[in-house]
Amino acid sequence: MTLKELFPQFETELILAIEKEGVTKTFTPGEVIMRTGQFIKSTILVLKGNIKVYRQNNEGEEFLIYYITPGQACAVSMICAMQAQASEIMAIAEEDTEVLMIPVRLMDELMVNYKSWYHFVIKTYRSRFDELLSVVDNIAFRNMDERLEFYLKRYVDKSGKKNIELSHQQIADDLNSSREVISRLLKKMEQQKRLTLHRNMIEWKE
Amino acid sequence: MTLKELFPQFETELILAIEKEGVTKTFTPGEVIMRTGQFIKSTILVLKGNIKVYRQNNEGEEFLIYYITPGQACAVSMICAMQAQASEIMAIAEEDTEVLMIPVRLMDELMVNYKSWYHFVIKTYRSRFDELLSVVDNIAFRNMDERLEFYLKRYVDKSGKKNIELSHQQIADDLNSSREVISRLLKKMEQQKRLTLHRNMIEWKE
DNA sequence: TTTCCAATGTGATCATTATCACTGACCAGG
DNA sequence: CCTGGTCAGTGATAATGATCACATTGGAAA
Repeated sequence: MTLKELFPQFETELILAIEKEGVTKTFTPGEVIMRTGQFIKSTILVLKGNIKVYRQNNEGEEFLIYYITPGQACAVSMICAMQAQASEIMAIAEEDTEVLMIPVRLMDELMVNYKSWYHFVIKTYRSRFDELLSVVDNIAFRNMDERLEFYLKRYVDKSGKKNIELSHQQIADDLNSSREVISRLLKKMEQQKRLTLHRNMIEWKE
Repeated sequence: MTLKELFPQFETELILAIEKEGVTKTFTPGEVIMRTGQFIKSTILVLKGNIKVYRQNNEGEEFLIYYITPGQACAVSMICAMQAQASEIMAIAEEDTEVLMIPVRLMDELMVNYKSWYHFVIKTYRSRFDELLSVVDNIAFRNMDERLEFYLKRYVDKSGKKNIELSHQQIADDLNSSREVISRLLKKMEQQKRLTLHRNMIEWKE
């Protein structure tokens, strides 16, 4: 997909500007794109693949916050880059992923010169903030069964595939739970005919 | 406190601009400043008092996200105002509170004309995003005892008073827990000489 | 085919927190 | 100085999820 197709709201001039100064970078599945505590000097626009964004505690436990998909930007990288601050999160490529890195120097310039960039930045903040709020909702108000359902639905939604290719352990890690709990809940959902369990794959039926 | 004292980073011209066009509004303790689902047409700068920001689920349960104190702005109001969208949170005055409402029309203008406003907005996003992340940390990784400790420390920190004038029920509501659990945990902390319990008041010793 | 390992299934038990039921303590207004 | 109502203390029990221990299964590599 071209930049123009991924970011149709951008003016042609803006596309040219970021094409000229942005640096394309690719990541393989599992590769770390941003590490907790790392200093950020560029904003990241996702072109291909997808990125999982995690919060990590000091014992190394992880907790999935959200995904970033093509046509989206990483709000954390924007904020950190603009303030030359360390990131508080970890970002990992889930698939083969291609991103465009926009140096912070260019950011200020784009903000001033391109209304569509400015609106894009605002919209990115807004949607990430909302997603973060819904994460809080989930862990504050919901039990694991509902959180698991939310997780699976989001996966299907994001990937467009009904086959969820994850082990129970991976799901448990993302939800900061344990494999046994996830296995049992999945089994219950299978009995309710909402999905079918396979090895390393869950078939979502809805 | 004057605007100049509360927002020392603002240029004099900027101060004049927001003084001229901003509308001051006062709220009494417990008064709702922003309701879930409400449309936002202004950004809010806090001048006096303090605001509690909650997330609410559809059963009416509440969960305290953070406080906004004098010299700070409400990031949600910024984002919502700029996008003419409904808010996803609830804001309540805790004390007698005075705020300055900046109409959204002025926002764009200030962004373009005043570098210090632009930086202030970015900084507001960043700090709220970080606070939201630390909320996620707390509920994802910590038990109630640690969350209670964090809550009490933040209260002491923010208010500058060692006497926490809250009932156990209020604390339980903010943490989406139950009174009995909070009472028992507080009792335990009292036995550890970290605080003293009184009626409607907790004396913090540290 | 056999073997081995990761993925999954399952019962038992523990830890944390929620909920229920009730008691006592404090305090403001009559 | 009563007294009703809010606030706090406490035991019992339930619900949820974490953890442990071990069995089973499926598929890839030897």
